[in-house]
Amino acid sequence: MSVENYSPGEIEPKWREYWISNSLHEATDDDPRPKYYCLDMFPYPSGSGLHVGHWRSYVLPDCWSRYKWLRGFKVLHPMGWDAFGSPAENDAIQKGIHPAVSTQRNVENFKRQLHEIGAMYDWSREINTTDPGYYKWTQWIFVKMFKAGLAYKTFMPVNWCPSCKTGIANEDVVNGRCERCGTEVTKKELNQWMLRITKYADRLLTGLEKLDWPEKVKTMQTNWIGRSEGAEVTFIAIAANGTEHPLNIFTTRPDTLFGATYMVMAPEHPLVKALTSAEQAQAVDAYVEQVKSERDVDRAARTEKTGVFTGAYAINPVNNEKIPIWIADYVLMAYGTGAIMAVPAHDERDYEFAKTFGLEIREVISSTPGVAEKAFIGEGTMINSGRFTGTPSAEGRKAIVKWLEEKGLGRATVNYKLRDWVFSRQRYWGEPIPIIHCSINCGLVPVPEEDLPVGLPDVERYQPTGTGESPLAAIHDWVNTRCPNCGGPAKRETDTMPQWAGSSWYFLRYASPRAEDTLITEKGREWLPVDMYVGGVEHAILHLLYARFFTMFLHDIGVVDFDEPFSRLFNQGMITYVGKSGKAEKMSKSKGNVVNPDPLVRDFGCDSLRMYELFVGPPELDAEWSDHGIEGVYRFLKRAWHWVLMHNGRWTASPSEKILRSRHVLIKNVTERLETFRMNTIVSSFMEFVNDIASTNEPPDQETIEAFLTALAPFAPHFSEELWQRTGHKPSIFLQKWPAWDEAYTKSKKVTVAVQINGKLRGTILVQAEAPEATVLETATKDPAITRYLDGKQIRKKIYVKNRILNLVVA
RNA sequence: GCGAAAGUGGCGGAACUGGCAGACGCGCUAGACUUAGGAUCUAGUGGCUCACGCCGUGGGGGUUCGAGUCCCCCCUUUCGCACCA
Repeated sequence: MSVENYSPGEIEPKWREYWISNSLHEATDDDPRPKYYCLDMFPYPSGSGLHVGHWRSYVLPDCWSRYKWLRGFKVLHPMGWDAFGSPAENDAIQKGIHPAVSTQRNVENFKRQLHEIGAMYDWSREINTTDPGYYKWTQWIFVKMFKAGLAYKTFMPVNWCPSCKTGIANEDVVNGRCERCGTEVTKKELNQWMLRITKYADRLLTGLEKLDWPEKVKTMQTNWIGRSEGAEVTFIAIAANGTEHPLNIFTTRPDTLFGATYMVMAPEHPLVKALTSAEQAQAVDAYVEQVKSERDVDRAARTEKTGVFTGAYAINPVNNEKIPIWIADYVLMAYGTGAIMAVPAHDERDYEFAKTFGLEIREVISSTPGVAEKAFIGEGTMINSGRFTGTPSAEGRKAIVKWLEEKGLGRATVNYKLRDWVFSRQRYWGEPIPIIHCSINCGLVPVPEEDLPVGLPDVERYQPTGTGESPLAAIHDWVNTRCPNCGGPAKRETDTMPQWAGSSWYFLRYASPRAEDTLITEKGREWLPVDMYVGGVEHAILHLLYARFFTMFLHDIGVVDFDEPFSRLFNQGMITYVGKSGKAEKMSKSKGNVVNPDPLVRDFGCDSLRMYELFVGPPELDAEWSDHGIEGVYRFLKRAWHWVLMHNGRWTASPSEKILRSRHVLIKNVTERLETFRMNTIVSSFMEFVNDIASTNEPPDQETIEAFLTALAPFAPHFSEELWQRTGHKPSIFLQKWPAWDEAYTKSKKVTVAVQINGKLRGTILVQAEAPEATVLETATKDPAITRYLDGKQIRKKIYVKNRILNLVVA
């Protein structure tokens, strides 16, 4: 008999329409079921469309959300737009289109494409960072931070992108280049807004422990925060002219203090001028200039050590020894105190420097290899260390710090690599920083909370000025205002926030996206925190660190009652494809290796593409796109379609043992593999099921059909919904319960046991499941394929693993 | 240089605590049905011998009755970090 063909092009739009018009995907606060919040990383609505690589990152969380839904949770799975940012602004500069217009257009296009994926987003909660109703709260958070002393403005050299014409954060610099545009970053002295993220360094570090995140991401954050324990020690620097200056250094190895044979200051260190001798002045100046003019990339690329002697000396507090002070660019002004004591015997960098300039290397920790060849950086017993000689180094560290503290010459401290966050951008398309500069004497005054948002005004020219002022500075009507404090003349802050601002707290807003008087409502709070956060590993540091910082702050001011926003994080691998370069790379327009999903959806349907996106490989790994792979999934769906409809309405009441076993094995596999995120193997499970069952002509029972369709629904939602209806059920299949399995049915009565002789496979035998060793042995020794290896031999050892293997050791 | 992940047929990839390596899919081969098929179905498909058998999970050692899986050494690829004292 013939049944109607599977035509995804007809059924898919129909069901999407149905789900939306029935508000099936909308999360409601009053739903009594337990909540589950699954979040995709915030997309920037770019002008170019979605490719199959993007698809992958949306398919997985959608399947997961639908699964959780069938598991009885009320699921919040929202979507919105991180729509501030430079691409729209660059477009505005080049084409004169208002960023708001192009953003709106891109959002619509993006939304249409996401729609094609069939994802169950709750569009009633859509948010957009450029919406004044949204950025009102971004500004509100800033004001709260300002009031808490976490936002401050200061002159400092910052990373400056000459192409974007704006200062950027340390986190935005990748290998000396601007993370956004790839231009080499330079330094520029600017008056910048900063956020005191360093105040949260310890919490950002310890908070990682309780998170269910990939270790890789935790490690990256840990390294970025870069906590190290040590001591600050005061040396007395004696300038060439005889004046004395306290010179603080940071060290993690105070136990090596007796091995300090010279000191090094960063070339930018403020004491350099005062300490330098007349004879060395010229060399020092030249070196300082050279370092200043050198690009960071070159400085980092250079491996050999450079430096100059200042002509000054310092007194080592532990032994009153006089040691020379050098300047060298291997000491960074931005870390610690910008000066170090150099212990060449026990520090690789100092060792190299000492070798280069012929400075003394004094061993103070005993070791087997010694320090003749290279620095010894391990632990050992202190030697040549006065009264500390003989102390184990770990103990000596504490003892010396204690001694320094008693003498007032030092103290135990902790240092971090993490720096405060440069939060100013001299760009147009961002949230205005809600601060007013009073021209009389109130200084920096936050915009009163009730006056928020500070709207982003229209400008005539979007072009960054390049002078360190944003285009907003040119709008005099807007800039000139009154001081909220004294009513006197005042000017608005014209810097805007970085794109990270809006995305640092957006996940909170989804919980009550339309609330006007509060960032988050009481009811909304119940949805939080995010249970599952899915996105690429490229946000391992920046976004995730900022979002955690914002959340901790909002926790501290009572806005939320948790301090970690994302309980579980899953990093998707990306899709690679062979483009012009001849090797598989991340898809991008410029590489010319983008695969457009539209023709695939047209020819095979969204469900096939969804399943193929999962089938390409383990979700956490990168996967290479294959052009023909989707056909296998498509064939599977067609076979399944025909199998269901062929038996439709003629279900048997007494399914065969084979059908029952196949069903229970399927449900077990799919469930277990979902829970462990092995999505690629789930698709295989379904294929095996259909291969096993559809090849027989045995009619299935109704329960098997229902279980099959329900389990398939998260992956091929349109397909399942359509067949659900065709098999006489009322939509929606997503109102069903996830099917259960019975372990007893998953086991077959007979099992194949492999028989090995001396560890080599010699045959297989079919025995009753759970058969005892004696029975298996008896069966095996009757099998001619096996006995021929036993003839004339003695069985010396028998190893039997139930239902699996029998290994006979013979001689 | 440091750290992490990975290396399995022609290809993408399976293999839970050590227990029949290659599930599933692509591709390929043969056949069936077809006016035709790049549709569908059936069978086959790691290598060498193609009979018995032998060899096979990046390479080399080891533990074990038994190793893709555990231990040691090395190679390759990818991704992070890169003078952080």
